[in-house]
Amino acid sequence: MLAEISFPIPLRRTFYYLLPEELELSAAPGLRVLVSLGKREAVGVILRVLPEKDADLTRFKELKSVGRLLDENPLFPEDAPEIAAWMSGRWGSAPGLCLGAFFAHAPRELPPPSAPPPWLPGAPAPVVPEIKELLAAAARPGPGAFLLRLAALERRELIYPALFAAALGAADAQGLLLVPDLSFIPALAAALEAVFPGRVGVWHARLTPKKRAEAWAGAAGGAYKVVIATRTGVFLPFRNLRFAVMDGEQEEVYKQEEAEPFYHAREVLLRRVRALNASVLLASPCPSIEAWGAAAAGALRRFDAGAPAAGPGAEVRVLDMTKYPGDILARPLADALRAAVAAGGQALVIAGRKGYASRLFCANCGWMPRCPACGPGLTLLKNPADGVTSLLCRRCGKKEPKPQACPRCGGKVFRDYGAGTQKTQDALARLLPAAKIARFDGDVLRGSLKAMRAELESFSKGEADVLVGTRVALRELGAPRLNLVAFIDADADLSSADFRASEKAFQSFYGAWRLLGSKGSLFIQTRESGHYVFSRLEEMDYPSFADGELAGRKDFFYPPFSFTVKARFASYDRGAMQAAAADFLAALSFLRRAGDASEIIGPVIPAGQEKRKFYGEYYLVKAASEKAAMLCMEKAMALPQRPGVKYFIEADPHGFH
DNA sequence: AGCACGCCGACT
DNA sequence: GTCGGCGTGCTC
Repeated sequence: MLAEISFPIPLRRTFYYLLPEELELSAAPGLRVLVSLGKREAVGVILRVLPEKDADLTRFKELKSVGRLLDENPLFPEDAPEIAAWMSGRWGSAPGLCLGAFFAHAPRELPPPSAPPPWLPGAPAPVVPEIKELLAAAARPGPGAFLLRLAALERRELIYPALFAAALGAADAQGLLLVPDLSFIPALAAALEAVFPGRVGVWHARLTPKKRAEAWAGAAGGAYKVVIATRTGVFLPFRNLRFAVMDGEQEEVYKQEEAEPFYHAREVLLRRVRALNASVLLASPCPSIEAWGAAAAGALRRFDAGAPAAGPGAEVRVLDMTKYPGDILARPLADALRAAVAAGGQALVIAGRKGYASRLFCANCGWMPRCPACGPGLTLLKNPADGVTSLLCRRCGKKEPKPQACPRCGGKVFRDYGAGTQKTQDALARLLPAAKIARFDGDVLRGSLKAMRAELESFSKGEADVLVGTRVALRELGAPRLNLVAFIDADADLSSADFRASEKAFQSFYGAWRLLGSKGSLFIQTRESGHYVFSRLEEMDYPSFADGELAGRKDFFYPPFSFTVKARFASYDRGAMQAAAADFLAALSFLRRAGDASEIIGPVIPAGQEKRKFYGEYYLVKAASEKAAMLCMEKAMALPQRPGVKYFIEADPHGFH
């Protein structure tokens, strides 16, 4: 007999191994095996067991044998291979890597399965009247799909335990709570632990091997009633998953796009839950427009947890910067900052980009320094220690000294535009000479993780009066005396090529506003105060904003009304790059012939491209259906490779650089 | 993804 | 003269 085996490697094929007689009886699909692959040992998974006559073995001189079986029982539910195959088509990673997501984090040796521990009643579930209807819906056996708009973030610690208590009535029913960030786990775990004592598991990528084995076994064996997990938890095995909650559903960390396999945890979760006939809840103060659209279309049933704002919220001030030419801090903001700090409050200032200024240019001829390695404009960075100014490439991190004179015209006067953290910090230091100013951004991060923590903590503990940072500073921030948040350059967010730019911008503004609680002021500086993002901002009316945004997505045929595929081509040889793009367009001409409503945007050429020696351009397909998008992915990935051209094919891109 | 082979630059 | 860079190719 043979075993057809899948490996978690980026290859689009499976492998045949001989099954020794003593393993024929125990071998079965879904079991891990240890075999020799090339010159190494590798863990694979049996896809099927078949007689030799059923396989075409003519290409092979001889087959290797299965070394040993690692499991007695299949590691993951039967729906995994089907979901993995879909993931592979949807986001383009090899099928083996996608299936690998279901077992790559599994400990090699699993403890034998044990019966779930006896039921120990914990504290009664919290009473949360504002979600009465949702609790009733969750208590009904699946399938069910819900969207909850949370009004107050702190209520999660009551709402989630109440929901799991309602939904997991059956003795062996299990729940999964996915959170966007590790830092949310402890408080939520404690809240769940009160209701399900001793039966709450924690899963994330940084667990020690021992804890990892324990968590895996707890989920698979049924010992855990609820598992709290970050993104990868969506692949965990469960004995009987009945209810899953995705917290902060709009967060981009749920999309894995740095490392393979590529996937979006929200979509995988929805699909998995459907396959298991379980129920799912997406919960967020600012749901993604995708989820909002699904609710509008009836695919998710929407609930709202209470009124948007109980009592007066923080004051919102949108400042039109065309009235304050040349100012980093507009007069009303400067006055408010002075008043806030004088009154013993704290201020959080969100700068546009990191660095001293976003760009430097020669005042005489307009010449701009560029990174010799990768092209884009260099960012000015002033070392606070010695005051020396240098140029930093935002893309590759390369540093160069600031030129004394313009290499083109010899001019000695440089000007800059944009206000990065450094420049903002300097302006604040001039405005508030007595205040302590902390800084939190990518540059501090690069320096040392400890330094970054220290800066953030000094602000959170109330030692620093002002924190200057990029948008990342908004996350996991606690500030006892916070009463002012200011976005110095909202246009940096809004002007991006990303069609989600306004959604993301509104979500940041909203997050900042919530951070302020019921008092204080939110300032937003912009040169486009007429932008529709600002019209709903003063009442912080996310539902109205989301309705408007959804209508816009429909008009311009963006998700959730279409499924996007981005194809980027890059080369030193412009002709070769354009030939590759032509191949791509030819391969996708089937869309038009089929009368499909899909559209193709492009070529999109990043600004400043003409002067570079490395060319790049991308196309964005707006496919009319998931099936059409998957077919486009397939065609794009099967393009003949042209020498010297790099291909980047990405489904549902979230970044547009 | 590993891992090996293979051909060109700075050093024990 | 070797160590070592990462390009190319293969894995039942």
